Amino acid sequence: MALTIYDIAKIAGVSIATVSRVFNNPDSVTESTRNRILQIAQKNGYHPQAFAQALASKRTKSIAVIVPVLSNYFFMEILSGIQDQLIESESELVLVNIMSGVDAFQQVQYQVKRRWADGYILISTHLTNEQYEELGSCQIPIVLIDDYHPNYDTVTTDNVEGAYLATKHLLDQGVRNVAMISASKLSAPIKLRIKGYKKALDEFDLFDESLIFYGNSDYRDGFSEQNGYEAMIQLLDSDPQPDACFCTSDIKGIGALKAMRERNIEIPMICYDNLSVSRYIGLSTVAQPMQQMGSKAVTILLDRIQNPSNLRSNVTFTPSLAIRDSFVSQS
Amino acid sequence: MALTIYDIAKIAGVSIATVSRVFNNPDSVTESTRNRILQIAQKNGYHPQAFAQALASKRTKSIAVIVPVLSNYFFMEILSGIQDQLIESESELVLVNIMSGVDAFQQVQYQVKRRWADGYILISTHLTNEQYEELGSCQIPIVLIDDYHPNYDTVTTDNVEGAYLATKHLLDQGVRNVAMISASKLSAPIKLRIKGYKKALDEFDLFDESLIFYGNSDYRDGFSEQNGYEAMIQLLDSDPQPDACFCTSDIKGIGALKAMRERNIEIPMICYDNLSVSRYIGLSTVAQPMQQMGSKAVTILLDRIQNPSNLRSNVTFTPSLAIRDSFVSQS
DNA sequence: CTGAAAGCGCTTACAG
DNA sequence: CTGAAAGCGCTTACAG
Repeated sequence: MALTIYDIAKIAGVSIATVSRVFNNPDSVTESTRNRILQIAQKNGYHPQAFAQALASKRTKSIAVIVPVLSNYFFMEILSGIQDQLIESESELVLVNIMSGVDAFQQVQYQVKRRWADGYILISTHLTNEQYEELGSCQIPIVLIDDYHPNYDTVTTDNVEGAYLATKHLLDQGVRNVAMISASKLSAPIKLRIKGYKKALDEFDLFDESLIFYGNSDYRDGFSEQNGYEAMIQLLDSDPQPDACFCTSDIKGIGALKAMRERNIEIPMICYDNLSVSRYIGLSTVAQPMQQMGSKAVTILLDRIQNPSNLRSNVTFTPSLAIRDSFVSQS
Repeated sequence: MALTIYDIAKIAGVSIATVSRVFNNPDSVTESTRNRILQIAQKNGYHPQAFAQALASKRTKSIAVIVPVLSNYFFMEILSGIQDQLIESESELVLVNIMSGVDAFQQVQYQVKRRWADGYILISTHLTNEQYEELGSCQIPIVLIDDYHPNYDTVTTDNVEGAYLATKHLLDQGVRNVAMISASKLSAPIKLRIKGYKKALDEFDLFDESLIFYGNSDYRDGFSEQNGYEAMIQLLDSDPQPDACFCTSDIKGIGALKAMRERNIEIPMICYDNLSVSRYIGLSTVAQPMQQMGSKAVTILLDRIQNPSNLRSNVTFTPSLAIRDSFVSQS
C-alpha cells in the first residue's frame, strides 16, 4: 500500500504538519529538514493525494472544461488557448465531455455540482434558459464560451456578423444565387448565422429559404465532413444550381470540397471557423479568434474564482474574413 | 455556503449514513425516505462532493488520459475510442496534457502520484526506460498507448510495418526515387517508421539517407502542417527530384499538398494515420486503428484496476493501406 | 432498512 | 520554525 503523510512524518521524525508544509509552503520549513523530508518522500514515492488535499484545503487547483464532444477541431483550438493562458496560473486543466444520448443538462449539472474543480468553462453546451438558471443557482464559478446567458460570464463571437460578412463578400463579387450550407437548425450558432446570411441577402432582396441546405447526417448537429459533403451534393443537384456558397464550418467545407471534386465543378465557397488546417487546404473562411476566446475565458474565470461578487463579463469577439484559394479559384 | 450531507440529514431527520446511501446504494433505502431525501437534496442543490467521496471510498470513479498536447488530431481520434468504451463502465474520462517547456516526466509523475484518478492512460508520452521504471514503481494502474515498455500494459501499432507497407506500395507502382517526409528523429514512432521505409528500399538497394526530409519547424516534434509544407518544399527543390513520397503523418501531408499546389506539381504520396478528414481530402495513407487503440486501452486499464496482479497485456495492431486520390492522381 | 462511529489523508489556524 | 488538534465531507463495516 502506498505511504501516507503519517508514514513520511514518522520516518522523518517530524509531525505531519511539517511534512505538509514541505509540499505547500516550503519556505516555512528549515532547509535541512525540508531536504531530508523531500528525500524521504522521493525515496518512498510519496506525494500528497489530490483529493485529500482538496478536501482539507477546499481548493482543487484545477479548472474543468466541459465540451459536448472531445473530437472537434473547433473546441481543440479553443482549448489550446485555454491551456496557454492557464500556464501562468497555478491551476491545471482537466477536460471532460458530456456524452451524447444522455441528457446534456443532467451531465453538466452533475459535473458542476460535484465540485471537483474550482471553476468550469462550458464550451458550446447550449442549454435552455431554465436550465441555465437552475445551474446558476449553484453559485459555482462558470464561464460560457459560444453561448450567452445574462446570469453568466460569457465569451462569444458575433455569429450574425460573421455570416453576414461572408455572404456579403460573395455578393460583392457579383454572384447572386448564394446558397448556404447549414448545420442543425437546433444549433444556437446556426440560428444566428442564418440570420446573418439572410441579412446580407435581404439587402438585395434575394433571400430564399430553399437556398439553405442541411445535409442528412445528424452526428454532431451536422458539423461533420459527411454532412457537408451531403449538403453540397444537394446544392449541386438543385435547380437552378447556386453559383456560390456560404458554408457554416470548415469541417463541413472539407466535405463540400470533396463533393465538388467528384462533380468536377467548383463554386466559390466561404466557410466558418478558420481551423489551422484550413490555411493549408486553402479554404476561405470566417475567422473566429478561437485561441483568444479560450484565453479570455480563463482570465475571466480565474478572476471570478478570486472575486465571486465581480460584475458579469460578457465579451463578444468580431469575426473577420480570411479569403483564400477556395474562393479565388472560382475561375 | 453550499450545504453538506449533514445539512441534508438534519432537514430530512435522518442520519448522514442514510443520505449517503441514497446516492450510493439507493435500493438499500426505503422508497419513501429515498424520495424525500432526493427531493430535499434537489431543492437545496445538494450533491456529494467528488473529492470527499473519493477520499472516503478510495475510488475516484474516473480515469485520466495524459497527452503531450491537447490539439492533436491523432490523439483526438484515440480519445473518441476511449470515450466510447468508457460509456459502459461507471467511470468517467478526464483529460490532461503535459505542458511543453517543462520536463515531461516530472509532469506525468506528478499527475500519476497525486492519484486523482483510478487509472491512467498515457498516449505518446515517450519517456526513457529509467523514467518508466521509476514511474512503474508507484504500483498505479497505467496503460501506454503508442509506446512500449515491458513493465506496462501497452497498446501499439506496428510502425515499421506501416512504413514498409506504404513505401513498398509506392515501389510496386514502378517509381524508384521514393523520398520520405519525416518528423523529428527523436520521436519514437519516427525511428520505427524510418526503419520500415528503409526496409522497403533496401529490398531494391535504393535506400539513401538524403531522401529523408525533415522540414524546419519543431512544434509538436514536427508533426504539423507547417513542417510538412517545409519538408515538401525541400523535397521538390532537391536534385534529382524524387518522384514519390512517404509522408509520416496526414497533418504533414496536408501541408505537403499545399507545397505541391504552389509548385504546381503533384507526386504520389502516402501519408500516415488516416484521420477522418483525410478521407475527404483524398489523402492516401497508412491507416492506424485509432478508435480501436483507444477502446482496447480502456478495456485493459479497467481490467487492471480490478485485478492488479493480472499478467501484462501487450497489444499490437497492424496498420493497413488506404489508397485514395493523392496517390491515384499522379496522372 | 437505519444509525453511531471510525476513518479516509490531508491542511491550517493556533500556540509555543 | 514546529507540533497538537480540529476539521474538511464523505463512506462503510458493524450492530441492531
